[in-house]
Amino acid sequence: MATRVRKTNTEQRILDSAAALFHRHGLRGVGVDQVIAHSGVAKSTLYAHFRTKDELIAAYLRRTDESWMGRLREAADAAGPDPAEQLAGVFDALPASFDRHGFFGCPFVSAAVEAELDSEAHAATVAHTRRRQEWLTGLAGAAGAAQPSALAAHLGLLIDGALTSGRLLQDRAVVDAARTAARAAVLAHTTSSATAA
Amino acid sequence: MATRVRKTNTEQRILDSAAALFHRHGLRGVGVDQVIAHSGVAKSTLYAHFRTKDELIAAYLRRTDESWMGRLREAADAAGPDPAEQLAGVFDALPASFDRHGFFGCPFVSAAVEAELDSEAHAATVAHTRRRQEWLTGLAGAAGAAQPSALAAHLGLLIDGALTSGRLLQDRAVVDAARTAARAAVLAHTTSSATAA
DNA sequence: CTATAAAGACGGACCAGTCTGTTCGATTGG
DNA sequence: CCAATCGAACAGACTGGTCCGTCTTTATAG
Repeated sequence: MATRVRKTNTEQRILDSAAALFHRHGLRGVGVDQVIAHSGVAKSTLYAHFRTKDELIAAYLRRTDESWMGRLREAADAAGPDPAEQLAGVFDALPASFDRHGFFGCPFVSAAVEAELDSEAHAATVAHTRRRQEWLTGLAGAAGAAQPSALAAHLGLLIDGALTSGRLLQDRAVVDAARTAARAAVLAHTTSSATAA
Repeated sequence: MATRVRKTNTEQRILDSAAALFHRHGLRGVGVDQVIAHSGVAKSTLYAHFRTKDELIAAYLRRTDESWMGRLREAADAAGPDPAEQLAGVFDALPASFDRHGFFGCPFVSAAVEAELDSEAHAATVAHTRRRQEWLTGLAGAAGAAQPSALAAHLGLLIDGALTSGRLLQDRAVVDAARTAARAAVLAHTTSSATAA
C-alpha cells in the first residue's frame, strides 16, 4: 500500500515534468534525459513506469486530455445555463490556458504535427479530438443548432486554428478573434433555420 | 553564367528535396543527411548554398509561401468575379493540396509548432501568415464585409484549423467542413446585420 | 593551373533504451 | 527485538545510432 502510493507519486512527478517540457519545447524537442533531469528521477525508474518515450508521451496526452476537457467544461458552465452562451464561453478557456502556461500552443496541436501516424501518441490525440467534438456536438444540439455536428466542426476548427496561430504569432488577440468568430458562428447556426430549443 | 545556372539548378534541387521531406516528416524529423541523400548533392554543396539547416528551412518556407499564395489566388479567381464567392473559393485550394501532397498538413502549421521562436524559420512563417491575412482582408473588404479584418481572421483560423485537423485525422471531410464553415462566415459577415456584438 | 563541386570522413553532441550495482524503507520470521 | 528479505527507486556507464556542421581529399571543367 505504501509502496503503491510512492509509485504513484513518482509517476505523477515524471508526468508533471514531461508536461512542462513537452509543452514548451515540443515532443521531438525534449529528450528522455531532460525529463529525468527535470523530475529528479532515475532513468531506470522512468523506464519502469513507461515502456518507451512514445508511451510516456501518450500517458502525458491522456492526462492532459482530462484536465483540458475539464477546463473546457468549466468555462462552458461559467457562461450560464444557456447552451448557446456556453458554446461561446468555451472560448474563454483558451486565454486562461495562455496565461497559465505561456503562449506555447496546444499540446494536441503539437502532437498532431509531431507524432508519427502509427504512434500511441497519435492515437491519444485522435481520441482527444473525437471526445472534444462529441461534447461540442452535444452542446450544439442543446443550443438548438440546426446542424449540431456542423456547428461543432466549425467551432473545433476555430479552436485548433486559434491554438496554432496563437503559438505562431505569440499574440492573444488571436484568441479574442476566435472567440468573436465563435460567437458569430453560434449565432448563425442557431438563428438561421430556427430550431426552437 | 554557366556556373550560375548550375548553381541555381543545384539550389532548386536541394529545395525540391527539402520540400518533399520536410512536408512528409516535419522539420525536426528530417536531417540534413537525408536531404543530401535525396537530392544527390554533396554535403559541402548544401552548406555552400545554405549556411545552416535553419536557413535551408527558411528558404524552403519562403518558396512554399509563393506557390501556396499562388494557389490560393488561383482558387479564388476560379470562383468567379464575385469577391464573396472568391472568399469561399479559397477553400477549394485546400483539398487540391491534400490530393497533391497527401494528407500531411500545412508546411506552415508544422513550422509554427516545430520552429524555435527566434529562428529564421519562425520569422518566415509569421511573414507568410501576415501576407495571407492581408490578402484575405482585402478580399473581405471587396466582398463588402462590415469588418474585413474580422472576417479575414475568422477565415484564417478556419484554414489553420483545417490543415491541423486534416493531418491529424487523415480525413478530407475536415476540409469540406472548413469550406462549409467558411461559406457561413462569409455570408454572416456580408449580410447587413451580421456584426456579432 | 585554377576554380568548383562531389564524396565522405570526422568531431562533438545528443538520442532512446539497457544493464549493473547500490541504497533505503517496509514487511516478515524467528 | 533483531535480522533477512524484497520492492522501489537511485546512479550512471554503456551501446548503437543520428544529429549538425566542418574539413580533407579527389575529380572535373575552363
